[in-house]
Amino acid sequence: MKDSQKRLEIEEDVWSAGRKKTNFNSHEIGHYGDGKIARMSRHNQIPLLIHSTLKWTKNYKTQSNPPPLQQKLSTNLIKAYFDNGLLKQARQLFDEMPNPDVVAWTAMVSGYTACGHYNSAWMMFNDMMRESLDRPNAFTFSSVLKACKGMKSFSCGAVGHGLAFKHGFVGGSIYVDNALLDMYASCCESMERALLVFEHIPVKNQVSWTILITGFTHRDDGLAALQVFRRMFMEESEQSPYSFSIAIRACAGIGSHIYGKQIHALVVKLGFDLNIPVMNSILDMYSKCNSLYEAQECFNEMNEKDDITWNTLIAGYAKPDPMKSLHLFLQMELQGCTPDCFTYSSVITASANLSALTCGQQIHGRIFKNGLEQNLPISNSLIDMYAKSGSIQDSRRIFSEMCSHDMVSWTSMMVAFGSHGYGTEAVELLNQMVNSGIKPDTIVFMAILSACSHAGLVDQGLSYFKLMTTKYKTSPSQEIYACVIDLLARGGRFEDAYDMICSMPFKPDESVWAAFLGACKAHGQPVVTACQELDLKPKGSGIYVTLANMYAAEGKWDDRAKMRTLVDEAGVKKVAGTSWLEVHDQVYSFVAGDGCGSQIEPVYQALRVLGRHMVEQTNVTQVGI
DNA sequence: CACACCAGAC
Repeated sequence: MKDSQKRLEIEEDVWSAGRKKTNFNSHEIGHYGDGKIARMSRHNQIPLLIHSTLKWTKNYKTQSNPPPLQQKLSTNLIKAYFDNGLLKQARQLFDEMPNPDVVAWTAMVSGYTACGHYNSAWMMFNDMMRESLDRPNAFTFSSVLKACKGMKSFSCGAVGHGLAFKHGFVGGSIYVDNALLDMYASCCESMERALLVFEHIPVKNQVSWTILITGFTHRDDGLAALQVFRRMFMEESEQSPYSFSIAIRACAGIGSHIYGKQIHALVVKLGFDLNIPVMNSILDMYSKCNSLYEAQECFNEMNEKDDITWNTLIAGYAKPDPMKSLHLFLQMELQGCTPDCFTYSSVITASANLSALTCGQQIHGRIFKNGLEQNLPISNSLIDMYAKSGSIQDSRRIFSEMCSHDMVSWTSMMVAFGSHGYGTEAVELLNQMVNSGIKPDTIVFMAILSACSHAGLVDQGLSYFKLMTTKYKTSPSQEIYACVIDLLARGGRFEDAYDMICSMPFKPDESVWAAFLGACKAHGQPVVTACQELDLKPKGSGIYVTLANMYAAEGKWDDRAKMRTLVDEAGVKKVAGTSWLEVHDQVYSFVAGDGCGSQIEPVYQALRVLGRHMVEQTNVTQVGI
């Protein structure tokens, strides 16, 4: 009990210093001549003792050239302080050093960088260039370039590049070259400069390759990343699990199950299948490529799993099979793994997709118990979950109690309002967001257009569509056009909607026709003749079915038959729309006309109660929202 | 054996 409390305390401290929770219990801080190793823990007094001993050492502060042992010991201590997130103590010790050498300066730069205090690292480097008598070495430049990467500052990085070149380390140290490569890959819009650096590295190592592949993958250019990965093989560079992990992520990014499987085979061949991070990427890749079966197989075959393994699979199942996701969550705990913010965020999503309010509330309770209620992604998922489970008030409460909002929070709340028919509230929210200085992106516009569409605020929606191109200078995507067409058609403005379909810069795809036809159907509008000339691709079965139903409604049985034939030829099946009802602790899903099975009885019971309530309400007053 | 570069999840 006491131990776990202690652990928690350290974790918090380490967390606040922005570090991962490794190496915090004790750390090797140095070796003495006799081979003894000093170990440090923040709960014993050894470091302070050594620190004070240093201070007491004769002439420590006045000597211009302190003995090497003292220099080494101080530097070791500085590193140990940083490793434990004790920035102030590290700084204090450094300031006490009479004549810090290049190694001590570098330890400060890299220490600050490792703790995420990039600005301090950069300042330290500047102080060093001004004050230190030593010349910076390769260690210094690789550290400071990493700090530039952390600051996302191209200009600082360029200064670092110039100085590193001046001191002869560009092309002279693989560490400096790699840090430089990484800095350009992280700070620039394009990979141009990074590629330039890469081609000039005399002997590339696996780190160089990994950085390049990472650069392309993070720019969502999975194909370029895989090309580099391939080239790495052709040039017979040494292999590392890092490059595999990221190349697999690239496959996930482009949704290529085929490439993913090939790399998976390579992983097995080279024996990287014992590497947990690599296997976790493979799991993620399969689930992102809709190959949950393969993902599950990999999961079953893994001898060793970590928390991320569980999180990856739970996240993978959250949408396609939320029930399975929740089961895995329970299993995870039984296996002794601790759920974290990623786990909770996924299971909340799973619960949202089941529209299972009670289940969502229970998980929310657990989140509170674990003190994670202010976690941003979790709060965002909660907004979505409560909205999808029918409790918009709770979504609203979560949103207002959050201490900060990101783009996802605003969008989720807008979607929540929109799906409940609160168009005005969604518009108000968008104004608030813009006033707080956030520039709306495509997703936000889609959310607001949809909200306006569902609330019948046609002109309001159109004004936002206009604003997109005039004020925010974004060219509307295919999806945006689909939203606007939906807005117009639902609002009964079929002519305008049809004109827009004809004049938009895209060839109308299924989503556009689905929006248009759906609205026509809802308004009992006859099928527009032009629809017969549709160039429909045979995958959107919904459109054929919609069309067939519309022809049927008009009594055009020949046309209906044509459509049904198209459906059959394409071999597509319309997925039945299901509804859910939560009765006691059970969620029942059913389709229209679903009458068989004993398990449907509670649903009918609940429906009868609901029906009675509605009748009573209507007798008293008109039903509101 | 004082200081350095790269990977995975919502």
